[in-house]
Amino acid sequence: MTDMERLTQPEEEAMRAFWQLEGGFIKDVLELLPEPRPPYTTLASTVRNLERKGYLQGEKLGNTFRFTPLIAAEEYRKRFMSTFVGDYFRNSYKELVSFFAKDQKISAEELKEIVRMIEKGQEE
Amino acid sequence: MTDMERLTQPEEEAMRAFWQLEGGFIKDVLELLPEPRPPYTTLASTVRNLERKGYLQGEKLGNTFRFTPLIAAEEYRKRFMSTFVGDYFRNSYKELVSFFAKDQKISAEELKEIVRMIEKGQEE
DNA sequence: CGATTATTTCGTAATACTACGAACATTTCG
DNA sequence: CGAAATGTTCGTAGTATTACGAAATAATCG
Repeated sequence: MTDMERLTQPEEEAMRAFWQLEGGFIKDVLELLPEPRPPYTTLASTVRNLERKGYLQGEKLGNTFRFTPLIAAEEYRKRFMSTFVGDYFRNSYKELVSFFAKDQKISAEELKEIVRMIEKGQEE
Repeated sequence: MTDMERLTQPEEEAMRAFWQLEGGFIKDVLELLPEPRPPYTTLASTVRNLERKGYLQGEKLGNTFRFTPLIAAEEYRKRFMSTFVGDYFRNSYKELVSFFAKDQKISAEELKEIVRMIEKGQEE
């Protein structure tokens, strides 16, 4: 659990579907994936790799397997961001936010709202 | 240039070194990489792939090749973030910032500083 | 100039990932 | 039941990546 292997593109896409569904059968995930969908068997291979990497766990339910994420989406996002901020913003989240504030991806008004949210939260 | 191929872990690490050096020889990059360093020839293979993917361009200088990034670090960061925010925060940078504000990765005070910076910039 | 040393390139194993067909299993329904 | 339809698994071909040695190339120096 300390460090998980990196995911490839199709693996990550599959995981996002499993997270959205909170676990499920391959068939369900396949339906959720955007066109062009991979063949069922290709997705099955990806799932096989995700099991090996410790991201999914299969469990026999009736006559088929249901897969559950072993790592929460939130946890994954945190790790991902943490690595990225470490590698590209000298570990400073402030630098990261400044970076896309300058790029106008977020406005002063939106930041103020977040500040208000934080300060309200602290009173509790 | 519209969409570049994804980088693998060793490829990305090599690119970071090239960006830091603003281009250079394989030897230079090798020195910059943290232990445990890959063998020279392994790094050379990675560079070969980076050329193929359009991230680096080699140029014969004297008797050896010097490699230059074809995409700026800044551009790479922007794209990377943009994809990530799209996939995990419904395209909302505000949601992203809220997310790690809640995780205490950034403080209200730091956000206020950024707001001040934005507002000062707008006066010009 | 050679001989020695350092550096780079080329080809290719070893491994991992993507993709898929064929075989297998399960359910449905006449 | 048995035929047809549906869904799953297993093995493996094709491709990409990682890793590296051997050969080639270039630099140093007696």
